[in-house]
Amino acid sequence: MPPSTIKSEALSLFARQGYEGTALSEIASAVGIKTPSLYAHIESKEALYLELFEDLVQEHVEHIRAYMQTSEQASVEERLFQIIQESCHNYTLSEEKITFVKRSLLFPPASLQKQLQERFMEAEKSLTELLHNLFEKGIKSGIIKHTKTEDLIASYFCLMDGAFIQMLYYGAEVFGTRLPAIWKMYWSGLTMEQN
Amino acid sequence: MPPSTIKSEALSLFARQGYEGTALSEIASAVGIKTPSLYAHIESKEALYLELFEDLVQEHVEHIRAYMQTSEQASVEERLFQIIQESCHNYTLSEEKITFVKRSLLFPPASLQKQLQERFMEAEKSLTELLHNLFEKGIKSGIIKHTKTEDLIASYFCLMDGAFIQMLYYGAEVFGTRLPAIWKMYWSGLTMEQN
Amino acid sequence: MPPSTIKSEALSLFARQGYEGTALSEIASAVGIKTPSLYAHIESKEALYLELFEDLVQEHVEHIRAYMQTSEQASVEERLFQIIQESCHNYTLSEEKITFVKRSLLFPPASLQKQLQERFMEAEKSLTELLHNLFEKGIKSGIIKHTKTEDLIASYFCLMDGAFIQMLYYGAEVFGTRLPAIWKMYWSGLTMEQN
Amino acid sequence: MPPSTIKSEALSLFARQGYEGTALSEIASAVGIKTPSLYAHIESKEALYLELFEDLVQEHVEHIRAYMQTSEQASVEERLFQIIQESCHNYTLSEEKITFVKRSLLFPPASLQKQLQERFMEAEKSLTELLHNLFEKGIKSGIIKHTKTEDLIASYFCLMDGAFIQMLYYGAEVFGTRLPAIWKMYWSGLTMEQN
DNA sequence: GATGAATGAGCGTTCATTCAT
DNA sequence: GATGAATGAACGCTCATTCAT
Repeated sequence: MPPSTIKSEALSLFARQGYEGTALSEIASAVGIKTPSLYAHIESKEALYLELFEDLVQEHVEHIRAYMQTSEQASVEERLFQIIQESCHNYTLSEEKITFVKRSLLFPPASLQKQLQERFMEAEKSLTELLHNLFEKGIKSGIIKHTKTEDLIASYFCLMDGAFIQMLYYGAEVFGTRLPAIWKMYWSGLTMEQN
Repeated sequence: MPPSTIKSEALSLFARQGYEGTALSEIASAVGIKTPSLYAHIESKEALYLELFEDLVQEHVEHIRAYMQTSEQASVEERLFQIIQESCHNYTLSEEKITFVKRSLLFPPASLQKQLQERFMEAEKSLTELLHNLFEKGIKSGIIKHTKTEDLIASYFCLMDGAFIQMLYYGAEVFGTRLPAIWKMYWSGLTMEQN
Repeated sequence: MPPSTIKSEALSLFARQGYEGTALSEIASAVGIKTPSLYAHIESKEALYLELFEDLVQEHVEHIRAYMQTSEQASVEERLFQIIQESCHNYTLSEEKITFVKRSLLFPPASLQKQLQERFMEAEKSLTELLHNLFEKGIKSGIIKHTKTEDLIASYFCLMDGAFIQMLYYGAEVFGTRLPAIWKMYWSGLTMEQN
Repeated sequence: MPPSTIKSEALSLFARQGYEGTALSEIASAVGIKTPSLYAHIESKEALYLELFEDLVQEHVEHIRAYMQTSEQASVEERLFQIIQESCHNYTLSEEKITFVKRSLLFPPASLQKQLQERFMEAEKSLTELLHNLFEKGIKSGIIKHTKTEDLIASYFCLMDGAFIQMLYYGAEVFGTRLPAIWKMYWSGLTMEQN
């Protein structure tokens, strides 16, 4: 009955089945009400989806930002690694959440494409900025090879997205054991020879 | 009228809009016939989708296999790089094709999930084998650091999937300029210090 | 909050949009309350509509009757003309009111047709009686040609309804200038040659 | 099964119950098919309604125009009287048809108001022109009192609309006997004293 | 091989109404 | 007196599919 229940069930279904693949009737029955009753809590299917998306993007950004603050004395490597791990799967930002967001960006329902992209833009900007600073710090401290930060960020996003797909495809468990190995290789490509 | 037209239009629409997001009527009108006429050429929407998927997977595997044969005197790096590039976007295996396949694997329509995964398994096996040999060759020849091939392959797939997403998200053009930079970093993480 | 507000807003909406074209939610939001709150004041949508109809019919009859009493020394022509003008549009019986009533009679919602007609019958009887007397007076005083009062009344109603439609269609303003001209012709058809 | 059946049933239902008061399911069941089957023949409910409206307006205008041509040697009075009779109720232009049109103009569904009015405009122009000529002819031949044709037309439309309402309200039968009496009075108001 | 007509299933949504609070 | 939550009924409409032609 609380509207958060609707959102939570909708999140779960949208993440697994996508926008078009999920009927409001499924969400309603997951919540335990009849379909028209949903409309006491949501404005429309589209609005529900967009609201969820916004919530999750905001939550994600805030989560990363919070991590950045509490991890100021951690090493650059540690922080970069953690951000990927947190982004793909962690306690507060469940697998479903990140799946919902990524799905929305990669294969958005035609009718929502523009709005989804718009709403994601500033989040992406924030994250890019954060990473930019981190990489610059790594370079200045001599840990990371002198490289265009633009390329560093591109490769980092590439790793991050690849990692997400691995998780999606092989499951969170396999992923948990593989990510560190993958990261080691990636990181060793960025750093100076002594690594 | 040729059934290949149907497949080609269906591929394009499915890739962009997904299974649930694409109506048979859209495919029909793209082909220039009425919806029921489709059934003279296809068995059902599901069958069309599965057939397309199988075609593409097979085509992909054969394409990679063919490349492996024609590139036997190229370097390991060159070959590994080319495989990613070919996988994400190239002449014969168009962007749409790879998008269709990836989408089918990452976010399959619920009713087809099992069949799609099954049909992909052997293709994955083939590719993994190919890569396994390549990496072993790289290790034996002293170019690639001594590492568990399992991890190498995992990281390679990770890069490949990440690269695909980058292409999907930023477009083939941006991707074309970024991939080399990303690859350089990745490869430098796998190889010995002198690189 | 006063029930009269509900009635007044409902009148306005019903007149413009009809019974089926007006949702209770529209009425509620016009009043400034939520839809279920309406049920503290009305029994049902049907009841509200019927009540409104009854009110308006009664008001109309009383209005005409009152005019008849205050206009006893006016000429027959003056009185017949005024009745039409008052019926179509005037201060107390606004345009919306007459529109609501006419609409209800001409194109009643199927479920209310019988009740609406029933409730209008006695009003019609009253008016017919009034007119009957007026016309007889006109005939007896030698102003109106000797004619079957039945036909006189029929033609008068015809003019009245036609006038209403003109007002509805061309607006009250145009109507105000046209009615006198129309009346002059009509009246000249009823009266003796010297007019 | 012929699409004309759909239009004919729809006309009948729309005329009696209005746009909002008529469900597509009613039309379908009147035709003898299931609701979705309608969409093999119509584009939407709105489109069906508009098409009907256009058909009827055009038919009406053509009907009147045809009458004008075949009645050139009839008297002005005869012709003006016939036009009203034909407009309200006759063989080819059934009661339902005129009811549909009038209803559409007097109490249009909010969503179609503009389009209906637009599409009616030229028809109105045509008719006005026709009447204009007729009245001028009547005046020139000395039958009709010298009056502004504008006012004549206004009064004529008023009579016509009033007549229509009488027919709607009291039924075609009663109407048939009353119209001549009404007409006589109206006409006598327009003409010279010897009438 | 193509189509018009039809259909069962289902979808997102609105509406009048009820009821506990 | 007002409301949030819920609901059955219905609505306009889409879709994959069938079938006679």
